[in-house]
Amino acid sequence: MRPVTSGASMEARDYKATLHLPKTTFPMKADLPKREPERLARWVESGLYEKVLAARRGAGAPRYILHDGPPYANGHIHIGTALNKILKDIVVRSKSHAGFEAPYVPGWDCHGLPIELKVDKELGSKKREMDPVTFRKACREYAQKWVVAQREDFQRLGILGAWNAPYRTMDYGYQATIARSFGEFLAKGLVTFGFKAVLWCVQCKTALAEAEVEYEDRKDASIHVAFPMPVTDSLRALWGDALAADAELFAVIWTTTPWTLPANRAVCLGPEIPYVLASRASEPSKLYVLAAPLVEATAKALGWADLAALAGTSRKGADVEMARPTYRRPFDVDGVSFGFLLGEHVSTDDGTGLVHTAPGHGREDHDVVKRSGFPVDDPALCPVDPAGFYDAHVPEPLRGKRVVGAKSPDLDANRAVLALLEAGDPSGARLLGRTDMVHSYPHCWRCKSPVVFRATHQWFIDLGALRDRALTEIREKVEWVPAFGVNRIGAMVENRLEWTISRQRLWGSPITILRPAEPRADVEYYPSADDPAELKLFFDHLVAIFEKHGADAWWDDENFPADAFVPPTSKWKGVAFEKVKDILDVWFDSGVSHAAVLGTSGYGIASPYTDPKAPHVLYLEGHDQHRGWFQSSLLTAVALYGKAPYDTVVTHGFVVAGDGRKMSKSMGNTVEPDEVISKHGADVLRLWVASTDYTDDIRLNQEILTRTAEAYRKIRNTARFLLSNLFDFDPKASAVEPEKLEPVDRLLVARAALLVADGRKAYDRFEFHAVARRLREFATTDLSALWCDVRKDALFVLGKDDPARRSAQTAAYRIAEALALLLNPICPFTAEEIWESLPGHEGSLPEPRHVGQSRPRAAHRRGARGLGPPPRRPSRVRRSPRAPPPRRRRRHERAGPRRGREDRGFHGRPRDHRPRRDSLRRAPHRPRGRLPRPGTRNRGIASHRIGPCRRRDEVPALLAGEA
RNA sequence: GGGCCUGUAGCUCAGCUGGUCAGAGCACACGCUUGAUAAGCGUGGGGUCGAUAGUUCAAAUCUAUCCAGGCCCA
Repeated sequence: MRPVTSGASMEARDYKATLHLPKTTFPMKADLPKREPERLARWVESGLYEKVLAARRGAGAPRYILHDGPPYANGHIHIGTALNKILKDIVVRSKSHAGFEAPYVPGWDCHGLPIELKVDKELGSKKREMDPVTFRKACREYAQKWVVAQREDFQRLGILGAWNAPYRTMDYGYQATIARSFGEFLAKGLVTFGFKAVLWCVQCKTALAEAEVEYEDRKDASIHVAFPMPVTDSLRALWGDALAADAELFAVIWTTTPWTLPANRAVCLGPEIPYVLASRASEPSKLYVLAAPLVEATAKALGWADLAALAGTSRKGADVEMARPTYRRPFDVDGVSFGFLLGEHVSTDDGTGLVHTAPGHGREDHDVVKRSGFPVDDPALCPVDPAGFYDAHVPEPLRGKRVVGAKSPDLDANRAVLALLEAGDPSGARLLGRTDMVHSYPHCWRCKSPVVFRATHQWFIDLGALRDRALTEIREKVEWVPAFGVNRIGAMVENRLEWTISRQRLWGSPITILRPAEPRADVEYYPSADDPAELKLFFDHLVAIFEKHGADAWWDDENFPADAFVPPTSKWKGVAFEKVKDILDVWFDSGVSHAAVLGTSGYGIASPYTDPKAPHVLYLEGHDQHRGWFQSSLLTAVALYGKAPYDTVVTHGFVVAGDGRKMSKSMGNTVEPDEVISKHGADVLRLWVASTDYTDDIRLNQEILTRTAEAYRKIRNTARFLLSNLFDFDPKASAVEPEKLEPVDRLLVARAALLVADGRKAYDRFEFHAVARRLREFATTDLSALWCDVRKDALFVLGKDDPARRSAQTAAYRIAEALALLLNPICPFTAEEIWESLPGHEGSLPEPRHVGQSRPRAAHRRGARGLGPPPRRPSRVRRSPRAPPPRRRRRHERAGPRRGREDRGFHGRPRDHRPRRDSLRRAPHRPRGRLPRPGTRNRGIASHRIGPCRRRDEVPALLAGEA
């Protein structure tokens, strides 16, 4: 090595000029907050997204579809939405790198109550004079305002997608799809009509959504009531001698809403809860059925110090129910009682363990009655009119009393009920005791008066017919990442009876059903499943109207009266109809996005349901969507196509504060995406996302951000070192053949190739944090601490064309390329900056470099050979008995580098490249050639980080094939 | 209260079907360098693996209970 010596050594030469010191325009300071937007503008201007898609399509690449779950359009994005979109972009970009055509059509959920309430508030009193169509217009404008704002927020994160052609659930075409899908449900006979208890304000005479109630303390009567039970032979068999011949038997219930007693239809028992007979010493002939753990509490509540359980009378609820006991319900007018039912909702936390059940006034009550096979659509089950007054289904003395908000005590239903009980109800029901109790109670957000549960007519989707198919799909066909997702959604789907799809609101898609203005014998509703031909006629006609005028037409009685929706050729033409004015649950809207977005070509994506190439479909959302979108999409897709809408579902946790607690404004521990972006830049935010194990909750605070920014700087600076030594390097002219590389260069290029190979596998498995981690470790350990340090001498000092220097440059070039490619899905701004700074490169990433290197379906099909990314942390997955066991990942499949003593083999420092100058002649500071000393940590790279991990004969292939 | 899940160094994560130190990177401390310099290199100190009890010759790893936290439901 003859770097700077020459005959001119006698002169005081400026040796510095003979060195090839690093030179680059790639700045050390990223200045991301300022420079990212500039690059972003270029992406948009050049149509990068469209170009990449077109290139893939032209190459006949297989398609991989990440279908976007629509965020709600009513505010700026928060850190959770940012996380979700970044994860999606990492998927889309990495799939594109892997050679897929990976379109991404972002969407927004635009209908629904929060927007309606907001607009309502903004309009104030003006709303009263407003017709529905105008009000809906205001809602549409409000939603659109936030669609635009969020689009900007998302784009700033570097998300590539069809931002010019997103989907919105309020698009006319989308609304038409919603209507058409609803028609399919009707046609298949899945839509039913019945009673269901909803929150109801008797002042406003309207149903309320959960979001419209406020909880406030309220004082109510807390009463224990005994219902007389006939003593039957089967009960004697159950309790034996404890039931004396002259015994009077009572079921004791507890309630804080006495006014619901006339609507009582059943008493619920917990199947596993032990029940006993209890009696007072003063009245031994009266026997009370109580849950064993609650005898004491009941005695205390009633002030009955002498109440005690009879020994040996403990029987499980399930066994009590087996004896088919009956009771006389209070204020019985029509004799309809469903007796004792078993319900898992019964607890021993309070009350008596016997639950007064009024299906007209409680959701659980409704469900348990329905589950037990009793009818729940009888108006008598809810003897309360819209204004809160008892109707004729109660005994005379109660009629006309008001259940809440009575103007005078005489009108108060609770008082009247208590008075009747005290006076001795003919049924024999007895008031055992009452106290006053202050508890949290729902109130109407508008008029502040207490609300009630009241059964009203609602539309349902009956899930009975869909459930088994849905369960089969999610348990056998769909891949869940992490695997325990299947347990979650499985349990929920299994326990769901029905889906209430109607809402008494304005801003949404209508339940497109007509009913005769006057009741008729020949038609109750139009259309209906009974007449498929008419149904098809109706929906074809309707969809055409919606596509042109939007769902607004349904409310536009002037231009589109009910008759306008009766097709000219319908046999009912001429019959006077009126429209059902309920809207569909918004979960139905977003639930049919697979039909609206993937099912047509309207958004530029061919349907996975009709496309013979059957693209792989991925859904990626927060794990709260097991109850939400994953489920509504599943149920609609099973109804529409008989299959799940997704092949793979990836879920992520929630962003929480540094201490693991939830973020909340009031706690002051929130982090806003724009704050991170303006301080650190989107790439740092993205690196944070990629660095975390998102299957769990994801922590974030300033310290974590600082750490992430440091990691970013390390990767960036290392890349800068590589780039800065390529200023005189032309890959075409001066690159050294792989097999002629200096050993250390060859080693590092091989390591980089391995990094890329392992990184791709990790991307395939959605294990982005493995990529981020390895990238960082590679930059720190392999490059910065070893290669850069060792090779800087050759790079700076040797002659320009010295083969050793060219060898090092070739390595730097290859490694920088590998870094850029691997980094691109995570930090696209920086990756492209690196890419551009490489001599001979221009244009944007991702480049179509890796087409065909990863097969789409094989990689994700369960059961296929080489399949599937086993879920993370398989050892901690608790398997449901029905779920197939997650396959363990074998050693060779894991993404990380192998470690262990056998890897600690690299001792050498390249010969012939010893530094000449004094300053470079310092003693080697790494413990080269030494084995790790026992008992000390040894961070020497040479000793354990760089191992010849592959057999020698593999290396040339790696060198030739990759990066 | 119920369902599902999580808990390894200050931070982010590895630790395979129980068996050689409980590991990495960063941060921190000390030292070096000043030709990657608002950079770079080396060395070192940090953990009773959330707690307890159990199974086992052996537990971060299996079981039970408890504690803490998250999502969904009540």
